[in-house]
Amino acid sequence: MANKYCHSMAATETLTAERILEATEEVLRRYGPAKATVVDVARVLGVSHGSVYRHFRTKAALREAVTERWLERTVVELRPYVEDGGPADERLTGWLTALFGLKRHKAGGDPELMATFMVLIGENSAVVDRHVEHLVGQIARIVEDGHREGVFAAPERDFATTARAVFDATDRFHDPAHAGDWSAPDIGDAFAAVVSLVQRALRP
Amino acid sequence: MANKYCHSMAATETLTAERILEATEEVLRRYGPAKATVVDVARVLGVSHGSVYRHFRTKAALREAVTERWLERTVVELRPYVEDGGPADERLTGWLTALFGLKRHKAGGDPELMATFMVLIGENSAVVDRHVEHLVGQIARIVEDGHREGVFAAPERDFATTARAVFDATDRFHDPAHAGDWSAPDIGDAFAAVVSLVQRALRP
DNA sequence: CGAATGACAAATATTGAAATCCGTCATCGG
DNA sequence: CCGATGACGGATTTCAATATTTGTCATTCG
Repeated sequence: MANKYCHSMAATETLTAERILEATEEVLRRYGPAKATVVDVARVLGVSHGSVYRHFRTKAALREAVTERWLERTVVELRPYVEDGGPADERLTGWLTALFGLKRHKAGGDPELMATFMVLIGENSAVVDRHVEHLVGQIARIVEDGHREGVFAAPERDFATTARAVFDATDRFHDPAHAGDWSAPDIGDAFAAVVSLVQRALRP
Repeated sequence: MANKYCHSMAATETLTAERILEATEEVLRRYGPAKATVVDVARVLGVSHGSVYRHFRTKAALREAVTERWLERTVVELRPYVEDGGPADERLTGWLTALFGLKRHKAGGDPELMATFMVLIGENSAVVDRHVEHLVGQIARIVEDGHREGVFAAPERDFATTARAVFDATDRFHDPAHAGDWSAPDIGDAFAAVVSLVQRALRP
């Protein structure tokens, strides 16, 4: 391929953090979390592994950045339910269903990728905590809207606590630790029952 | 100790399934789930490992029996909240709090034992499923009582589904998979918030 | 000059041979 | 006769030697 003399093809474009993350995801998908090395990432990019260390201080930092990206995508996909119009109770059900759907679809479509994701999650609890805070914030906004609209009662303590409780109560349907249960035949009914419970709890 | 000539001391009493289970728990506590062997169990009992196989067909069956015993103890400790008197809503909160307390106390008091327990749980999903059904049945009885008393509304679908939803909604506070979170400083608040949510949902 | 390289030491993972364990069963002892 | 035993083959686990990976840095390249 003579790429050592070529200055314009993709493989020789300037090495950016973004491109490294892209390559890291590919390597994680291909080899799994245990066997994905930064040498592999460098090979995919056609550079030496030393170059990767110019952009990420450690392998852990690289994996953390990948985890953050993955989680950020979830937040973005749920944003419509927070910002778009419609009754808040319907938006809440929509948000919860979308979150469950995203997770379940990912788990069902590619169990190995989900396992990889879970390993990354376990490695980066600080990143996950920030992400959870973000999600709980989204719920809080919906619940607050609902209170203003009159479809939800005033919170027992405050919106943040109520939102957290809603998030915790539906934990079984979005925490990757439970991914194994999501292929059960009656999981849909169980989810609907919990959402119904939550909606009852919030009604004025 | 010359126990080979002694016919009346504890170690030479008839070998019963009960005594084997006792010894197995001890070995599991001492060596952990990975290094606990049936030879160890036999040594504790002062018999050959072949004798253990007269009472349990396989090592897996032995561990399953231990798991069943541990779970059964939980059910027994919660029974008062199902059978004793008092308003059903208070009994439900008591039951949930007791379950959380039992699990958390076990996890906090001895993290290694909790880890052992979790490994056993993971090995015997069939036993766990039966146990969960049992617990959900207890919730269902309380909720049914509450409906009769008028402190709980009629269930959306049926008592079993509602009970299951209550169990699922509080999953984060009894599933050993979340044991790591139970030492967080604000876990008590989070638990109280979810219980409060559940109580609101059940109110007429 | 700044970005990229690859040799290098320390840390981590892999391998395969030796040790241990599981489960069976012919035999023993009371 | 009945339960306990321990030797045994096959499966699993340990452990130490080997190989790979991580992260650094002096050097090279454009």
